[in-house]
Amino acid sequence: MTLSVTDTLRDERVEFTVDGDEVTLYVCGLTVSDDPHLGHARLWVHADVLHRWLEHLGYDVRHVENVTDVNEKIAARVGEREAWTAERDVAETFTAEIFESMRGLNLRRAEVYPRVSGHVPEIIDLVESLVAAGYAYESNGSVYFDVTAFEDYGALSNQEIAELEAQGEPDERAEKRHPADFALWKAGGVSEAAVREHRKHDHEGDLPEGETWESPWGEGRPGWHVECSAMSMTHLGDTLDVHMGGRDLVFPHHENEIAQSEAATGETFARYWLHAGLLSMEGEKMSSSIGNFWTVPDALEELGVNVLRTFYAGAAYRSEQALTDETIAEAEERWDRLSRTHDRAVAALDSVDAHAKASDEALRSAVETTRADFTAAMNDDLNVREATAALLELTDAVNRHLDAAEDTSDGVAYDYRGLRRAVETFEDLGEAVLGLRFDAAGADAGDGDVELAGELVELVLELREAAREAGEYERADELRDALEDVGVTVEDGPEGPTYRFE
RNA sequence: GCCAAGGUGGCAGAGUUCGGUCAGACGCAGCGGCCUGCAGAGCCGCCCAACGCCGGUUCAAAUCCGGCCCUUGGCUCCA
Repeated sequence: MTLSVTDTLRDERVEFTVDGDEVTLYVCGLTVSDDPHLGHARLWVHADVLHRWLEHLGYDVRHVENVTDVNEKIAARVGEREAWTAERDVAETFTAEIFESMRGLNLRRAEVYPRVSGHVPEIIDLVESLVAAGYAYESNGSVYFDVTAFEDYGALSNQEIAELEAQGEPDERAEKRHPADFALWKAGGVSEAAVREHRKHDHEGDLPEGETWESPWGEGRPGWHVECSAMSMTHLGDTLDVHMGGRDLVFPHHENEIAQSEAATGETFARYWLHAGLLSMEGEKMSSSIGNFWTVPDALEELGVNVLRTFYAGAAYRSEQALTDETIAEAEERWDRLSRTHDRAVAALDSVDAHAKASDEALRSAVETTRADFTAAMNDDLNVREATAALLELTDAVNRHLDAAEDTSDGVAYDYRGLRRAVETFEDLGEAVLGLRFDAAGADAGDGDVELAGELVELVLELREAAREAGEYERADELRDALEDVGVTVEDGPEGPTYRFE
């Protein structure tokens, strides 16, 4: 059973194969001009799950994700805050936020997070080689890619060059030979028009022009698509295995990347193109420019990493996904169910009753079924919803076993091996592959204070038990409600009450 | 206008690559039962109910082909 993925260029499901055991993965990262939002996080999480699944399959994953820190939108915000005196100040602010968000989302680290500002020489080299090879031409200090010179232009997005509308601003159109030609290098600084378009505040004084660099064509800035080609080829070589990005980047961004990369090297740029569907909110895509977004730090604060990742695991990477109160609620329920069952099984394993030699064939076969189903689902184009469903089906078997084991009149009889295999399955697949953190359910509350909080909760529960034994249920319910108000859920069971921090 | 991705039950969302094993995945919501002082969790059971529309191919179509309608995305910075 091997992994298959949906490749945009070939427009079909294809078997995933590489020579050797190393996979190079390039994720089209974002432009650091604003807070990262849940749409960005969706791509991140799916790329992360791919990364984790490839590791699970035994591959050594070389993951590179760019940070575009040179862009008109970034330059346009200079002056908006006191500390933002230059383009790079704005970029640094949001770059730091991205890394913090990524940590919060429990993403595997990439090997390199290259920035445009650190790769201008490589970009200039690439542009020079394209000019030398006849694929690009200089015009008034800018350099444009000649789309008519590249035979396969339009293959990724099925565009006909003749149909393409002019790209870019009117004043630069005059510099182009064909309206679909795109800029590799732009003379001068950021235009006044661009700054005004992307401004989010009334600016006092001079308009920012952004950073510029010396080049063979004079002072200027890199074009809008070359950075990904230059950076991915610098760090991963002329041909990379997987190029992943949002579906909204297929055209023109990725189309142009293919053109400029393959024109320069004569080699296939990316062997597999994976595109993640967009996250919609109220019927349209979540987007910084539309303003209908929820930032990653805010969502992490409100929902926690596990609910967020369970939410993302609720839809295949290539589908669109809707963010609504209901879909979030569903994710919360799914995560709670997984987490509760996992914790319950761990508690059983830790209990003194776990030595019993019971054997539950239904549980043991459910574990094997789950592992097989999970693997099949993931290999089937990373079907994370079905994979999650497999884990959820295991919760049935685990709970059934625990219910039965705890119900015996002559002592508790757990199937120690079966339970251990079940817990390992939750952890090998849920944690290592889906990136969930069962251990973090309580730790979300804080750090060393958790222990003290637990002791205090137990103190209250002792008081409540005393009230219950005395038949003072009103008092007992008051205590339970009071705990609920501070985020502690109390559940009574045959072994006494248990509690969870929510 | 051009290109792309989609339209499956009350919601959400698999299944379409390779037509039959698929129409009722998993979950949420709803109903009943067990358990419980109650609640929650858990377990058991149940109701209801969908393949956008129209044709075509086939013994057989959610799946293939054609046409149409609609939604979203792209064609301008965008994950």
